[in-house]
Amino acid sequence: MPESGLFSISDFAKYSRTTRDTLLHYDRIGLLSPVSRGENNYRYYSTSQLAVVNVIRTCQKLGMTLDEIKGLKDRRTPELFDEVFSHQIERIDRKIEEWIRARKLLLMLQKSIHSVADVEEDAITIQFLPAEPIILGEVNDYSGGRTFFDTLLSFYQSISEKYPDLDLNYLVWGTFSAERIKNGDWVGADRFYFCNPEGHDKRPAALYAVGYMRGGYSDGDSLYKRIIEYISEHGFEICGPAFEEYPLNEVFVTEPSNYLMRVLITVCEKQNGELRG
Amino acid sequence: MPESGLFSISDFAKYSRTTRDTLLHYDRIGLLSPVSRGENNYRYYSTSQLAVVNVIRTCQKLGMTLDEIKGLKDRRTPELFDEVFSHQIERIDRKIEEWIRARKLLLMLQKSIHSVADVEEDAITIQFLPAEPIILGEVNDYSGGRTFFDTLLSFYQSISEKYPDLDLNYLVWGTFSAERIKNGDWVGADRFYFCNPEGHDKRPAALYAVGYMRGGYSDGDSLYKRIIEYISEHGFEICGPAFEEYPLNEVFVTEPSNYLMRVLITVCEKQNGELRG
DNA sequence: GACCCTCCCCTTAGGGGAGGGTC
DNA sequence: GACCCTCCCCTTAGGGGAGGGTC
Repeated sequence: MPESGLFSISDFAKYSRTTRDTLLHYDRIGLLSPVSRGENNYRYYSTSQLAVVNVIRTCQKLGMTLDEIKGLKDRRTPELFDEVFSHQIERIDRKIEEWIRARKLLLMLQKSIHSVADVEEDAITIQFLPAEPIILGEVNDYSGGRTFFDTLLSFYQSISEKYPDLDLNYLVWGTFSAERIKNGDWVGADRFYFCNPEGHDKRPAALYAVGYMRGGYSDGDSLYKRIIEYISEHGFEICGPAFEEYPLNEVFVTEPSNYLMRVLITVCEKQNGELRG
Repeated sequence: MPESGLFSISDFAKYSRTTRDTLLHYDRIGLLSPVSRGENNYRYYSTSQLAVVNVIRTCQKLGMTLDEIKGLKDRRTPELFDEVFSHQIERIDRKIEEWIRARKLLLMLQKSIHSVADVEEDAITIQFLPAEPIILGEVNDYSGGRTFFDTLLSFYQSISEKYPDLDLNYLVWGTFSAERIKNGDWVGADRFYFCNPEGHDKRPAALYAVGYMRGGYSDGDSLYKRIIEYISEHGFEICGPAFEEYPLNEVFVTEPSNYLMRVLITVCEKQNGELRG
């Protein structure tokens, strides 16, 4: 006890504000061993060893591992700490950035869920939509027997190179040219894209015909046909690219038949036949 | 290969942007097992299982454990994710706060190191110092055989209660009343304090006699005497509390003889003898 | 030759016993 | 009765073999 200047392990744990188990662990790994052992093999710690616990706990709080601390402990100087601290600050800054990115991803996914919470699945509407930032991939290459999965992989890879710090969000959507839509060719997107606030590209501000449907990745045929019919029946025509989106995909839903697909086709009011010649 | 819609484990790892080892691990813990095994016992994964990897990686990125993900995977719905995401955002916010606190602590310790980098150890100076935020403990209680370590422990405990989110920085310093300094009684501080930007108390803006000395926690006698001598020789007198600080303590330095002690004594210009009566 | 399989051991920072001795 | 000791097993998310079979 304090009288003799030595503490038993439990007293020492108390005064150093840690636990017996932790001290046993430090002894085991050779980070901090008691100054002496009694004849009964009891551990006895000195008051000056309280200081060592302070060093260890401080360094741990700063994000160092016990192994790093062990390497630092016996050669510590203010100058060395100054250096180590600068490195630690950089490490912490990187960690904070990582968590902030994860947070952004969460908010984006949550926003996406909310945006389709009370969608009318059968209604088709004509809406003017503002521009949305997206991350657009290269034009897909299906030549030489490259499969859908190959193009998807290429997309991921090129995006990872262009945006090395981006968290891929796995909501991969696709664009189609006006010509392909007019030709009824809507299998296999021209380009893939992510909806992402950090994107440098845009889904342009424009007038869109918008429709929704439940179903997996290759069930979109009837939705496209219904939208196209609606467009011509209401005095519009296709005059720009289409966007095929899956706000509810495999990430959120177990059954592909419950996926939620959204198609946006760029439209304009139809010109008079006379003017068109 | 893609032809049959089935991937070998290595192909599947490639298309799902993960590793073979990870997939083996997922199989072992029952998180994601191949849809079938060949007669050779080879694992075969289906294309739709790529989606499951996406779910897993997304959730992991969001800070969930594999166990949590396993519990979520088979009952996932947009509504459930919305809930889970809100919890995750809170968790992330707490983590970010922790790291920001650690960062503040680092900057503070670094500042403390820099502040004594080129101190002249023997010089005593009279300086007007601005107020510094500190966290001041209760008056120390040495009654009933309470040791120095008991008071230190009480200090830590009371501070932890008052500032539950504070990272203790282990630079514990002490105050002494003017009377005790005049009486030569400078062993065992009246109160302990931390130098900390979040503190609600102050080391007041005042004129101080400041001196430094190398040495352990109980070697301060000669420094106090030198400062007191300096004060009276230069036409000042003690008119307020003293602060005993260890900018370099056990945390930064191995040898107690290399600790750096700093003493600040509040002084005023000496009044004429006549006026003092 | 490249790919697959099943063991089996390893890593962080301790926590939680069991079984037996000590103040 | 409270405290101490030494094993020994457990946790996360895989990574890195060894030894042997398969495309």
